[in-house]
Parts: sequence; structure tokens; C-alpha cells
Amino acid sequence: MKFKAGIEQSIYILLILSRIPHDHYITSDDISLRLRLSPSYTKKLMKLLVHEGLINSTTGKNGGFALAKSPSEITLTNIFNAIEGRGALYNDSDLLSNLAGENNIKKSHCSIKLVMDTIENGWKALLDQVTLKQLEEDIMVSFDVSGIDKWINKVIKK
Amino acid sequence: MKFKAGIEQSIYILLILSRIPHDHYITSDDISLRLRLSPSYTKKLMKLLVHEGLINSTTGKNGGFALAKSPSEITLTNIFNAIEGRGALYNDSDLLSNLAGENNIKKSHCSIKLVMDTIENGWKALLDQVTLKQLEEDIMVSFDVSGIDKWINKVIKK
DNA sequence: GCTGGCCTACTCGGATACTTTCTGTCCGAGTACTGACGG
DNA sequence: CCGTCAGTACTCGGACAGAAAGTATCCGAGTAGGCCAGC
Repeated sequence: MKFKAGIEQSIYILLILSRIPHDHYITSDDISLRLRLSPSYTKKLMKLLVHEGLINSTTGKNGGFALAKSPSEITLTNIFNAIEGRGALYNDSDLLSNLAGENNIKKSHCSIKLVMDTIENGWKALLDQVTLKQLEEDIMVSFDVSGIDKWINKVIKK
Repeated sequence: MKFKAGIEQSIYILLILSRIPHDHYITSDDISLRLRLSPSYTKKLMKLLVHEGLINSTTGKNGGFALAKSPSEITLTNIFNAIEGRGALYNDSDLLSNLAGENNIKKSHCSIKLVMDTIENGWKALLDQVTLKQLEEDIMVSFDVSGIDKWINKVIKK
């Protein structure tokens, strides 16, 4: 039970995309080069982000990726759903009926499942509070972004 | 990113142990038989629970396991720590320095790491609110436990 | 000189291997009961 | 008859495979720009 590494990588990918001027694109290869990630896996992640509707992709020469929403509209929940999928954290394997014996269940729902769902919802609520915009602002405090912007201007395409 | 199946299994193991009279023991094989779990893996899980100090084990003939704490003192956090380990949910892979370029970090800590830690703490707080006693009471509502207690009286040893 | 079509180069996208984690198994270490033997 | 001692049966405990998920890769599909030929 750990975050996929892809979660962190996606965050950085989106942070880069958030600094690209409107109507411009950047290739996945440029991003993976900068972040020193596997180019193929970066593409795979970005594909997932496209599916989730967080970013747009343009194919062909001068193609690339761009943010589909404003950074303030993208939350960690979105990223989490895109990369980890929407499946529940917890799937009960019906141990309760084994424990209780057959024909002894009054409720259809296992109460442990209920508790777990509650926890999962609380967890999602935590993720929902954090937007990409916030992360970006936090990052900007910790170092000078001009170097990044300079690099971005070199690699973006219209 | 999912709960290990072992988490749920451990919960049920502990629920069984919580209904055993004081100073009595039950073997892992009896438990795995009742819950229809792999006997070996059940032992493995219970070993982890012993390491965490949640249950006691006695070896030898008439040996077995028993709860080491009262159910009200055992939280989901304890179980989680025992099974999943105490490692952080999130390990940053220092992508920030790749993004920023070397020699450009003002702060020593990546702010994303900070956000993630905040979320992880919130998550642990959620788990901490749920005790084994609560789970037991919830379960008792949903079905008749007399069948379980009867079975327990048959298999426990002093 | 302008327009249309074709070609090429470059992009994303999906099917395919490799690695790590999780699950499950087997055999050895240790202890309490049991039974026999001797006093 | 009672106490002691050794054997045995049963338990947990740790080292060893198999399965599943996560990570990384390669090659094909598709598009936009550039070049050339024809008008």
C-alpha cells in the first residue's frame, strides 16, 4: 500500500504544463528529459491524464500536450483517479459470511466495508482540498522559476 | 494503491480473538479453517500482529494466540502499521531538483512532500478513530454471534 | 507566381516484456503433555 | 505409589516459491508541415 510513483511524476508533469502559455504545446519527450523519467512511461501517464480530461493532446508534427483545465480546477483527487483508477481502496472478500456461518447475515452490507468506505471518503476529501494551483504556489516559494520558464520557452511549440 | 488483503483478514482474526475468554488460546489453523484462509499466510499475518504487540503467541502443545490488549485499545492504525509497515505512503524521488535544476533549491524540503505528509497524517488520524471494540459492536448488530461463541468454546484451549 | 497534392518527419497511442511487491507454501525450532521406568 | 526423565506430538517462526500488480519498452497509427510539380 503505497502511492504509485506515477502519482508524483504526474504532479510534476502537470506543474510543468501549468507554466506553458495558452495555446502552446510541449512534447512528452521534452518533459521526460527534464524530469529524467522514462520517456515511454511518461507518455503512458500522460495518456491517462488525457483520458481523465486533465490535459489535451495533439498528434502529428508540432504536436504535444497542454493543460485542459485551469490549475485551480485540478485537484489531487483528479490526479489520483487518473493514475490509480477509480476502484475502491478496499474490496471486501466476504469473510463475514465465513465468520458468521451461512444464513446468518441480517444486513446485506458488512459493517467493516462501511467503515472502510467512510475512511476512503475522508481520504478522498483530503485529496480534494489540494489543487494544482496551490502546489504551484508552494513550489514557487521554494525556488526561482525563471530557469524553468526559460527552458519552457525554448521547447514549447504553437 | 489498494489495501492489502491481509488488512481485512487481520481485522477478522482480531475480531475472533476478541471473543476468546481471558487466559485461553486459539490456534492459527482453527482460525484459518473458519475464515477459509490460507493456513500459512494466516500464520504469517499473525506473526506480524505479534511483532506489533497486538497479540501474544504461545508455542508448544496447547499453544496458540490471544489478544495482548483490550479491543478498545486496538485501532486500525495499529493493524495498518502491523501489516503494511510503518513506511510512508509516499517517498519523493527528488524530481524537484530535476525540475528546478541543480543549485536552485532554497528549501531543503520539497513542498509536495510536505503536502503528502499532511495527507498521510490526516489519513492516519482517520484510521486512529476506529477501534476494534467499535468494529466488534458494529458486527454484533448485523448477526447473531452465539454460533461463533459456540464454535470458539469448542476450539479454545487454556 | 500560385495552388494543389504527395511525401516525410514527427507526434501520440496501444500491445508487449521486465521488475518489484504481495500472497502462499514448506520445513525447521521450540515447548508442553504423555508415558514409561526406576526408586 | 510417586517422582523423574525422555520421547513425541503439536505449536509457532522464518526461509523459500508462485501470482499479481506496477514499471518500462517497442513499434504502429495518425497528423501537420514542407517540398515539388503542374497550371
